[in-house]
Amino acid sequence: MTAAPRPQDRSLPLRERKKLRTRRALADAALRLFGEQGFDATTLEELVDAVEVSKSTFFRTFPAKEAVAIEAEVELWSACLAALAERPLTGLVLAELQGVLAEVTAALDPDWDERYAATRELVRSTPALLSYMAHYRNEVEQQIIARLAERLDLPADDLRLRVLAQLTITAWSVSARDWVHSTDRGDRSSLTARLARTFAAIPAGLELRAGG
Amino acid sequence: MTAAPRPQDRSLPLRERKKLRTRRALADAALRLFGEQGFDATTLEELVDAVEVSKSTFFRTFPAKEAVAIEAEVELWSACLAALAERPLTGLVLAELQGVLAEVTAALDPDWDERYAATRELVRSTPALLSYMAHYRNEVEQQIIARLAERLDLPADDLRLRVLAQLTITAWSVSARDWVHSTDRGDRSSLTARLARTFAAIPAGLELRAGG
DNA sequence: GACCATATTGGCACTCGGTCTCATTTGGCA
DNA sequence: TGCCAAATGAGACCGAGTGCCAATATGGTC
Repeated sequence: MTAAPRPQDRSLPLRERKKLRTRRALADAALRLFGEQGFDATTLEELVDAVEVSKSTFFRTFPAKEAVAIEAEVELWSACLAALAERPLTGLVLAELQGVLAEVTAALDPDWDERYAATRELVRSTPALLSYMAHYRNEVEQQIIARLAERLDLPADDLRLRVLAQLTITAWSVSARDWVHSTDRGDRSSLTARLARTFAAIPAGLELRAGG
Repeated sequence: MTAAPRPQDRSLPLRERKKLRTRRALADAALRLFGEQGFDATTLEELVDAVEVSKSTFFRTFPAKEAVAIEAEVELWSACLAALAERPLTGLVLAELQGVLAEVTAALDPDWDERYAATRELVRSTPALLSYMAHYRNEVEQQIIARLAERLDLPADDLRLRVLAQLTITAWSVSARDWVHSTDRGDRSSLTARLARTFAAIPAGLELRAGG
């Protein structure tokens, strides 16, 4: 299942725990600072000063300023990709992908909800983050395709895999947006329910007709 | 039908014609320089020096260094969005979207093929451009959704519209990639045929099953 | 053709994200 | 304790992108 490793995990070597700690510290400080002053108005120097690390360390931990703002999203998809590699696949692939999302969201850190909500709000109101999110989800799409291609023994450029990966990400995006804006954010089972409804509504898109 | 306005068009005021000329000059020089030296290795200064305009003018014409490299893609979708606003919509919406692409690609400049092929090759081999393309297509997706929502009198957050817009862009992407790499690049009718095949193959994605 | 209001351009200083290099520190382990 | 490898910090450096102001070109008007 491979959930995100936590800094408290005493089984990890000290070095790794430290790295995870600064990573989390950076992500937390980022959500706070970006939320207070805005993403653009916050310089990297401010952020690394707040956490007391150097700019060098920042870029060894995150590939870009934008990345630290969407850690919660990254945690989600990292877990999904790990789950996708292990889970036995039977029947409709789209249903399996839905299952992976349900399984993974149930196992995330308790404080993930809040961080994810903050992330989405930040992304919504920041063009640079919206753009970076598109970039990141594109990479996730490629990864999902690669995993599926391997598991199903299909070529990586099979159109069907691309369609499935894309629809999965979209289904997540609209379900989560809905959930975050709803009153039962924090209730994971309501998220699962929303996912089920969204996945069920997908096929109707293909058959949509114009009135005239 | 509103194809891309051309600098030779004498009906346009001189001012507009000049702007279009520099725009095209920048896009052409960009494809050449980026192709020769690579995107990252070519500085903006080199580019604007080659066209003999200032950096200021560049950023008044394009929103980013990446944008000038994907002009051919932008021309395509601009024409599509214009067509989508005028075209009468009847029957399956997905089929209409396919129709728009077919109609638009048939009407593009004769030299568009070559520029588009160069663009795709450049994008394929340049991470920064891949990322920018994801960003741009995301914007196009929103535009398509907005147009469809208006025409079909549906809310802009209707999941079905998002699915349709996304599948259309994906169908274009794989059809065009295939076409560009094929021997009959330059034959627009073969592109139309590929589009038809790709659109027809979409529904099979939803029903893909795992062997086990 | 001269003139004026306005749109456009060029030049330039400046900010800041991101890369690179090298000296310094820290954790892992015998 | 002492050694090696890995991580960190410091700072120079590059180039994309922004803002400001002066210079220039355009399209009507008299």
